[in-house]
Amino acid sequence: MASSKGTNHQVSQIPSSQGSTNASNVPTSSKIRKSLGKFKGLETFKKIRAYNNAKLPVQIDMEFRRPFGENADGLVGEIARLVTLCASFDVSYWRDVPEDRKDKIYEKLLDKFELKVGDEVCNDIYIRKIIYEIAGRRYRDVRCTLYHHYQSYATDEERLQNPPQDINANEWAWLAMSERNKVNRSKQETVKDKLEELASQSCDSPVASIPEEVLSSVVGQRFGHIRGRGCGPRPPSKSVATAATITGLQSQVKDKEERMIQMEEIISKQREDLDKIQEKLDRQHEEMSSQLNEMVNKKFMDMIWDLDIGLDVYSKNLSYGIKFVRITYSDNIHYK
DNA sequence: TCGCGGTAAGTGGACTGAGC
DNA sequence: GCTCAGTCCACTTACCGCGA
Repeated sequence: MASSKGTNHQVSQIPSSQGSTNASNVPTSSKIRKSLGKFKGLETFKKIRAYNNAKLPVQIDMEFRRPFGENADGLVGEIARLVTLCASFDVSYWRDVPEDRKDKIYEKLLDKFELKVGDEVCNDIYIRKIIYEIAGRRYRDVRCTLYHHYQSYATDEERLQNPPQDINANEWAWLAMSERNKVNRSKQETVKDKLEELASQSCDSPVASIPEEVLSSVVGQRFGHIRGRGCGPRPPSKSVATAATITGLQSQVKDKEERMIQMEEIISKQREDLDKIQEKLDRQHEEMSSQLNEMVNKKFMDMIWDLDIGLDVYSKNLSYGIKFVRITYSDNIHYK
């Protein structure tokens, strides 16, 4: 980082509304809004006056392609001021700024500075190129500042109602539209990246395997037109679309039929298996019932057998008792 | 087609002066 | 002393033309 960083701020700016380098237009302290950047050119102007309105000499280093020495900061500051004042901002890049605007900046610069390489005053295409490089960097900075200004408002309406002070409304409107388009473009790039990512995964993923499905999964579906136009699939011509539609539908019908046949075969086989299982279950049930009956019968017979023995004993006891009662009874009668 | 060099754009950070 | 806006620069990245 250069040790002289920031020293260029001593080169102040004449307010853009005045925009002239004439001495009568130098702002007085009472009229000036005290704000950084608003005095650009003032110090340079004072220096020029101190030189009896002569041009300020500036050394140019051809190797490092930059000014150096006493008035280098003044030169760079003046370039920045002229870029803000003269360069059009209704284009995206410095290279697109009209040549006449660039020439104007260069000529105004030569009104105040004497560009020297060594001891010789130089005004050739190489010097001009170096000046344009510096101007191009300042152009980017200005655009960067304008972009920050753009970001400070949420809606286009607010942005258009609050243009920066040093830029006219038309250029600001163009910039606002440009930035909006850039955002939209970046969204398209995002969709493109997602499409490529999903397309690369489509072999493994059963969800989205054809481009239309991939696109729909990324940008969503919308009737009437294809979303993501520019990066995504483009609508085919009418005849091609009709033929493609018929072919596609026929293919889909054929595919459905094949899948239905396969499903029916699977269902039929499953029914056969089910019948076999049912038959087996019936046989097992029959066998178990038979075994159960046999066991029940056997148990029943055992119980009957036990019951016969008991009845026999009971009947023997019963007849014995009756005999006893008769004897007793006859005895009692007898005794009576 | 690939690598190289030049050029320009984008970005982040350092620095400064003015205002509070 | 702190914050903010303006300015400048270094670095990275992207693009383009050219030659092998």
